[in-house]
Amino acid sequence: MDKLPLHISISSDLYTKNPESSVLGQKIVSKSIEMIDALGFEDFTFKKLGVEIGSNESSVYRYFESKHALLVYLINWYWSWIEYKLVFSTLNVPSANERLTKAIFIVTAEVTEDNAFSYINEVLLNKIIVSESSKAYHTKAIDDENKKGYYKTYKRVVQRISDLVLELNPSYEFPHMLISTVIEGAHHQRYFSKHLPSLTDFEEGKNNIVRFYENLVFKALAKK
Amino acid sequence: MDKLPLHISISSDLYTKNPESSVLGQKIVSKSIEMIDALGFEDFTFKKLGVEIGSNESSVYRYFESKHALLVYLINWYWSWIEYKLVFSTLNVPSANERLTKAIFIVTAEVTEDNAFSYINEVLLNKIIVSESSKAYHTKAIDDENKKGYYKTYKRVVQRISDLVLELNPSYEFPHMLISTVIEGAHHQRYFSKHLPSLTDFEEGKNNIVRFYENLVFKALAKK
DNA sequence: TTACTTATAATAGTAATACTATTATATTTG
DNA sequence: CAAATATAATAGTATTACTATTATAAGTAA
Repeated sequence: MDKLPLHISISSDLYTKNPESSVLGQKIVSKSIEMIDALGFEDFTFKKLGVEIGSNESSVYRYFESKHALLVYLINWYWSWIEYKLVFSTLNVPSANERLTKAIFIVTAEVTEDNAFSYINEVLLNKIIVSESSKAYHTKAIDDENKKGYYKTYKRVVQRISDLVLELNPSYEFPHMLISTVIEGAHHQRYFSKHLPSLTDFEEGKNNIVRFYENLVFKALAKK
Repeated sequence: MDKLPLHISISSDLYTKNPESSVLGQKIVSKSIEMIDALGFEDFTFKKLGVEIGSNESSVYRYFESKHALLVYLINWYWSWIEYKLVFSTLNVPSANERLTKAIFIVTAEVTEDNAFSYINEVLLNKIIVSESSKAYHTKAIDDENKKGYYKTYKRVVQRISDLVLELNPSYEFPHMLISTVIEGAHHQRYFSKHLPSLTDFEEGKNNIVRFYENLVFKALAKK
């Protein structure tokens, strides 16, 4: 499934010029992923990116109006990709219980396999989501950006999984809170496990993050 | 309880000169809280702060070596304050169940009352924690800073509540994950409720955030 | 092939940021 | 009153996150 050369298309509101449309654009996206992962979002600049891709700062601005806009683009690409994985892995699975289990796995497990067909390294992109994505929406411009559709892919993923929750337990009061808590929580736990381990109960190779959230969700949904 | 003129002392590793030790220092702290809340952390600068407190940028640097350091100081002050509230509100409460309920309330409820005895506005500080605190630890310097004790107050709060969890259910596998998920999650839900409401099931005046996390925790801990 | 269009690169410049360093002037304390 | 300390003012720096302009290269249509 991961090996499909799937094509992810991103709303044109999220770029100035479509980076898919040229070799330079693709290099901007793939190199920026490597560099944001390596340097962190703060120390990443279009100037440094220009040097790495053998081009110029000003050329990067023709694709993205700011580095914030580039981060938002990457985040949307990521959630589109997750959405594909969700749809494929739950297709033709009759049991709602099993579909929800698969969905939880997709959003809480570490991404370890890169889809070699694309110029986007999903392993690094997942690391960026874990470490940097909260900076995209913790901004004073959030309300304007939300209106422009900057976060709609993420919201759609949450909605999809919330629908599975309601299928299993139609009277559950907090499906969106449950799923956004699981998604954001899993990212935090991955980050904490590496940097502030006393905030977690992470143990290498024991899948504790996935198991914890699976357990949390199914207990929350169980009817007494 | 909230009205006690309690004194919160902050480790000297978290400032260059103790802001409590002078009127200027106190003004720096109280005004920076107002300004970070109003402008957001990115647009807040020591220069603007200097103007507001009728002093100079360079004077602020004598108290905090950077605006990041100031944010870390505020975060630690906040968690020390929460720790006080936790200790007081669970003192002499015999039932472990009730103590955990109170603890969850303290970390998930909105802060609406300001302790007028202090120069720190806890309502605004809570808003800063919700909107800005993740920027403090999502930095490439996290490991160094963690070694220097920048996050120890927060870790202590998580540890305290995790201990309550284990008291109620000693065989529960993920007490730290559960509590850090609840705390971070509640902050996210408060933020989402204002800016990305479709990620929540927030309804004004229905206490859904507190109820959701209370429900989540007690169901997770229930033994079948 | 030429002319036109479009993409890219190079250069320069700007206001602001996040500081550092130095000196001058108050204020406190011994 | 002198000495020490705190604060304020001034200036300066490297870098950032851009914008604007021009030059050059490549692709395409007549």
